[in-house]
Amino acid sequence: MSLEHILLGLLRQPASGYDLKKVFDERIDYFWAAELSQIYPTLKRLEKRGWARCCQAVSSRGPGRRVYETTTAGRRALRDWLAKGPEIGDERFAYLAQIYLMDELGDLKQTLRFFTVLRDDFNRKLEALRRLERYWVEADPHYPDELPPPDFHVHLTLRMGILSLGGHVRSCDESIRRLRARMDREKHTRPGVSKSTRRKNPHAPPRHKLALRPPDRKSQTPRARP
Amino acid sequence: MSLEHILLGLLRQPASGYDLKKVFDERIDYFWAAELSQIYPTLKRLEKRGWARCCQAVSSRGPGRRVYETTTAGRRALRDWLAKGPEIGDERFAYLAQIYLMDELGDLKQTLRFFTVLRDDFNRKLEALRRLERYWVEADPHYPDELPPPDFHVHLTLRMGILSLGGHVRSCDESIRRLRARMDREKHTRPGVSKSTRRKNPHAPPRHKLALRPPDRKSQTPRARP
DNA sequence: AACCACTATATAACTATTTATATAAATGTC
DNA sequence: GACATTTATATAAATAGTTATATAGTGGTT
Repeated sequence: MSLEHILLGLLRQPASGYDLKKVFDERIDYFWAAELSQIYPTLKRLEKRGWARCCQAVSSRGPGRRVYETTTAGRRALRDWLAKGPEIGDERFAYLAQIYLMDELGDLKQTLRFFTVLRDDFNRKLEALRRLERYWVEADPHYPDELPPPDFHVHLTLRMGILSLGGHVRSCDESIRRLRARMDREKHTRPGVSKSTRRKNPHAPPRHKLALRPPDRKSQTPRARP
Repeated sequence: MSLEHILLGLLRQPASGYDLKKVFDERIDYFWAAELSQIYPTLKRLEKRGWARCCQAVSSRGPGRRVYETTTAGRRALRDWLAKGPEIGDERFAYLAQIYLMDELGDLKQTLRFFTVLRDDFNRKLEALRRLERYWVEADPHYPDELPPPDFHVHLTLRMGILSLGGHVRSCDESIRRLRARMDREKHTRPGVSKSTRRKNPHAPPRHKLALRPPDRKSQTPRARP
């Protein structure tokens, strides 16, 4: 479970569940969100497994704090997780599913609005990361390649966020441009709407003849086995 | 729930749970994965709610099929989901969490290996999408902007996949270049290792002094309220 | 006849995550 | 003093998703 390992990483500096929630909202949020109701049981699980230890502490305001810290066994588990290679392939993108099915609306204006909102959202996040990078440039004379190891790795994460979001924004821009052009074309050809862009029967089930994967070429199966 | 709505979209063409699983693995997989054990109960839920109807059918091989289809109410629910704007902000990226914490390994060679695997994985997916696009170009004279509505929207999805993966591959390349340079620098400065890149005490908890968000500027809070 | 691969549905057990709610102490404000 | 806010932990209930397993028919291979 990724949350367990992220907590293991963060708890290399002692923190309470409440502290960790703030850390998540401030900087982990970009790639992993977590609620308090998930953090607390997970901390107990880590402690029971011997990956974290806990000690009571007093708070100047409010009830007592349970401050956790990664143990040696916990750091070993964290290293194992990191060493066994990238965890990839489980990502889910609801907005891509929405675009995939959006022909259902039968209204390019709505699709255009969708992409505009999406574009703004991606761009807002991109601007936040770029602002952050500018802040680092100004604040740290070691920036970017002489940064000490933890910051260097955090910076690699930041750069991946920036380049990835850049791709998303560009993609939205391209889609918006194409949608506008298509709407223009539709307007000018009315009422003799182009054959290719009109649905013959708008209530008929759409046939996605173009799959996202090209058809299998069975002949390509390797068969060298003497 | 996104899975419900994706099924609603796919079931505009009648299909059984087994059929749907194949559709997921062939083309939905890129942005949403689903297991049979999740598809079957969800289909029953859709039927109970009146969003899909089911009729028995015989199979030439194997047991009887339960073929589902979206109802009018189901299509309305699908349209509502699409019309209420992009579902965004819940994405989780375990591999970014891994990079964020990878200073723990204290070994740039392992980080480099990690990025190489990641790069290959992104690139393999990118190549698959590009191959698919080439296949479309050759197969469809309407490509890309005269495509009928369902294919046009599927193509927008494909393009976002291509541009997003492109950003990821570029980001990996950048990281790999920086890692190589840093390793080179470390090698040449040994044993007098540069102050900035060496951990004083490799067992001390890392202090991520650079947060992914710049410090709050409290003074910026709007206060115009007469 | 034994075995495997494929089609097809189903469910149990587990893990992960979200939403809502309860509790309680301290501080500040109207 | 009443009330809101912040700090702090905790749990219940619901939802979402994975892994493993069971069942069963059909066709092909050994």
